[in-house]
Amino acid sequence: MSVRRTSPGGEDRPLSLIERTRRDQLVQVTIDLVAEHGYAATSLARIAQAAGITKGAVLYHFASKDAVVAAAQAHVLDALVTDVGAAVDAAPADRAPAAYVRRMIGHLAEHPDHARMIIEAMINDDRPEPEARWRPLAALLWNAREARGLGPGPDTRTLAIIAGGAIDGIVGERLQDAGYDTEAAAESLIAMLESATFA
Amino acid sequence: MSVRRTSPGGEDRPLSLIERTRRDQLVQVTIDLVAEHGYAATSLARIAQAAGITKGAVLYHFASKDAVVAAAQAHVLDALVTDVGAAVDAAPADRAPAAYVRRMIGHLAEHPDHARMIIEAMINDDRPEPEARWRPLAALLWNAREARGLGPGPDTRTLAIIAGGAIDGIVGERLQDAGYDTEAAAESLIAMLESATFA
DNA sequence: GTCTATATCCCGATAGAC
DNA sequence: GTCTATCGGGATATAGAC
Repeated sequence: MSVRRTSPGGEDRPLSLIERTRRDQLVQVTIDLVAEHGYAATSLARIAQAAGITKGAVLYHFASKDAVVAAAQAHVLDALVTDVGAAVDAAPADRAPAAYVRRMIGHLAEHPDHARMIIEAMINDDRPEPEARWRPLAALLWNAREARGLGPGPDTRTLAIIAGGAIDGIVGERLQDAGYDTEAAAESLIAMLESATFA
Repeated sequence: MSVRRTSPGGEDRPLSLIERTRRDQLVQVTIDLVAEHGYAATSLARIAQAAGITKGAVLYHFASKDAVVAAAQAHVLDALVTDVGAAVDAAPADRAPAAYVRRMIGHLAEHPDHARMIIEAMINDDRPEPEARWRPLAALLWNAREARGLGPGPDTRTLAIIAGGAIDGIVGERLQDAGYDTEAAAESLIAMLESATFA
């Protein structure tokens, strides 16, 4: 039996160039299919067909269908955190929450297929880390207050949850109406958030 | 062939009491199963098993699986709009948005199984009315400004989208942490929303 | 290394016994 | 009115040819 890169052991030795290419292609078509038809309607057969190969070939490169979609989810999530993280790091502490909101909405508006995939991922994900969603933004809000020399203030957890949900709403609206002005919406949300944060 | 109440014609003649009971029971177990295991994992077999009958029996009372879940969705949606609608009607126009937010969060926090079902319904729903989600709240916001004699103001569509998303976020957090104080969160959101509305 | 063929399972739905 | 038995289809995954 040949070495499976997605073996249960999970050892991540280097992949050959052509295998790397195949995996990237499969991840890409999976993202497209989920974005277009949703998670439930994305079967192995459709992934294989979209990639121009057979089901068996797909399962040679990935151990299971779940492994394919997990790789696709990891890809879009990585792109998101890299982009947003860079924007946050480049902003002064008291404007970091604004940078977070602005870039998060910007990224998802620029990559609507990623947005659909991330939404479906959060829905299907069993055992989600409850805090993972709001903790980063809550930390930014806390630091922003500190940077302005303010004492204990509003509940940053709730503010982060409200802002996170609002971001989802704005991005979701953009998915249904490509003409929706997400930049204006982002600035409205930022104004509300900063007003509540520094109150 | 006996008369099928869910026949394509859709004539809604009165149902017998016992049939009414069976349908209610099936709707209830479907809500529970979707809330617990999600939409995709809720099969006819599981519905039948949870109700203590067989698949065939379920399909006697409903024309198809989709008809069962559609009935369950209609049930939770009806409960939501009735509850929220009454609260909105009982409030003065300039506090109607607050009443909407407060009761929406309250209702979904009090009925977490309904919340899960509604979320899954919105995800799976193909061809959603794009405006259906934010239009009602946007109208309330518009009327609230008018009630206070204010002229043209902020974009009520965006405010409604932000508030709607924030509601989802708060309710979602409650689903993962039963100890989360949704009432305090609701008041925070209302303060932010009214501040932006009457600015 | 990739594909064909197949195995196995579960899905929704139907037919007909009772 | 409810159940048993079964159908046809599509799903994931495996075995083995080449």
